[in-house]
Amino acid sequence: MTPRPYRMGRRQAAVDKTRARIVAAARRLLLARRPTEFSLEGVARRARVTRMTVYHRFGSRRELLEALFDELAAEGGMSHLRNAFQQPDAEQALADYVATFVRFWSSGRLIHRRLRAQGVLDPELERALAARQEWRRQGLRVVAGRLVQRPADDLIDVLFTLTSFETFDTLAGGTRTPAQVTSLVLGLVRGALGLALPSPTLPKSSRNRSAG
Amino acid sequence: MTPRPYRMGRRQAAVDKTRARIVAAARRLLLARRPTEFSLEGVARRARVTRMTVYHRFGSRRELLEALFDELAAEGGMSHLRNAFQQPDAEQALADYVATFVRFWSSGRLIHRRLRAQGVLDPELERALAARQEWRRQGLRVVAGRLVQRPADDLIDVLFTLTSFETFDTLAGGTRTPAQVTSLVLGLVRGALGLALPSPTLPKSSRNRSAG
DNA sequence: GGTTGACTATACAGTCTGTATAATTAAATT
DNA sequence: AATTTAATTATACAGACTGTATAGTCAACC
Repeated sequence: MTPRPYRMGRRQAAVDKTRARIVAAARRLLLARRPTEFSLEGVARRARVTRMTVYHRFGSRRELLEALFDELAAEGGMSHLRNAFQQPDAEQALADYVATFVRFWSSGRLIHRRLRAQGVLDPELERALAARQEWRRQGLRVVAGRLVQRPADDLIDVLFTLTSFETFDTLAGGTRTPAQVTSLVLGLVRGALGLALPSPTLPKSSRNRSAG
Repeated sequence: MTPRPYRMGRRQAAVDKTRARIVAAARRLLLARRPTEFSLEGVARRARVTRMTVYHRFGSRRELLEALFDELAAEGGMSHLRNAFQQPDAEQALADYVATFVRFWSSGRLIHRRLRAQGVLDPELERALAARQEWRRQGLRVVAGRLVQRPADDLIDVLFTLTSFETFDTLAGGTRTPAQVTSLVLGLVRGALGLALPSPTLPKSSRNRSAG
C-alpha cells in the first residue's frame, strides 16, 4: 500500500535530456519555414519520442510552449537587467533597460511572434505568457520611478507598450538592427518621460537614426 | 467551343447574398469564445452552405479572411479620414488621423487580433494584410509632411508603429476607452514629431490622462 | 429546350488533437 | 537477486479539419 521510497538519482539525467530534446524540437519547429509545421506530432517526431512522452513530460501543448518561452527567457540576456538596475545614472539605467529587452526580442524574434500567435489561439497560453510580462512592467515602475516623481499608471502602460515585442517587431521591420530599434524606442520612451532627446551612451552607429 | 454569352443578371443578387452570409459567418466565428472554433467547416456550417461553396466563392481560406478584413475596413469609419485630410489645421489633421485609426481598431478589436494571428500562421495572408496597411503609411507621410519639413523614413516607421493595431491593443488593455487610447497615442505621436504636448480638440474626458 | 454557372453531395487521403490502456525497460530499493 | 517504481513506448480510439476531386442538381439565362 505505502509506496516504497524512491530517488530518481541518475535517472534524472536521462529525464532531463529527453525534456531538453523535446523543447529543442519545439523550438526548431516554431522556426520552420512553414509555420503550420509546428504540431505536437511534429515535435515528438523530431525529438525521436512518442507523442505520449510529450504529454507525460509537459501535460499539455500549452505547458510545452510555456517551457519554451521560459528557456528563451533564461538564455535571453536578462541577466543584463542587473546592470541596468545597478546603474547609478537613472537615464543610463533606462537606456540599458530598453536595450536589454530589444536584444531579447530580437534574439528570438520569429519564435516570439509565433508563440504570441499560438497564444491568441489559446487563451490559457495567452494568460500564461502575459503573466510572464508583468515583471517587465514592475521593472519599468522602478526604472521610471527614478526619473519621475510618482509615475502614473498611464505612463507605465505607455512604457510597457513601447518595450513590448510588438513594438519591437513592427519597428524592426525587415532591415533595422537591434541597435537602431533601441535608438528609436528609447527616443519614444524618453519623450513619454519628458526627457531631452539626445540619449546617453549608445553605439554611434545607431545614434543618427533617431526619430523626431 | 466558344461559350454562349451569359449575363448573371438578377442571379447575381443570390450570389452576393451567399457570399455575404459566408463572410458574416466567418466574422461571427472569429468572435467565438473559443478561438479555435474558427474553421472553414464551421464557417460553412454557420452560413448553411457546403464547404465546397466557400472554396468556390473565395478560392482559399486566405482569400476569405482577406475579404473579411476588407469588409471591416469598408465599415470601419475610414470615411472619416476625409475629414482629417480636409482639416486646415495640420495638428488637428494629425489628431483626427490618429483618432480614426484608434476607432477602427477598437471597433473590431478581437477580430483584428485573431486575424493577425491567422496571418502569422499563413505567410501569404500576412503579406496580404500587411499590404493593406501601406496606405496607412502613405497617409502618415502626408499628414506628417504638413508638420515636418521632410519626414525621415525612421519617423514614418515610428508613426506607423504608434498607429498600429498592436499598439492600440496593448495600450487599450482591459479597460481603457478608445478616447483614452487616442489621447495616449497622440501624445506619443506628437512627441515623436517634436510638438508641444497639450493636443488640440479632444474629448476632455480623455484629456487629463495623457502620459508624460 | 439547350446552356451556363452557382451550389450540393460525397468521397478521399492526409494530418492533428486529447485521452486511454497495456506493455516495455532500466534504475532504484530491499 | 527479486521486486518495485517511474519513464517511456506501443496502440488504439473518436473526432475534427484540410485541400482536392468528381459528379450531380437546379434555377436563371439565351
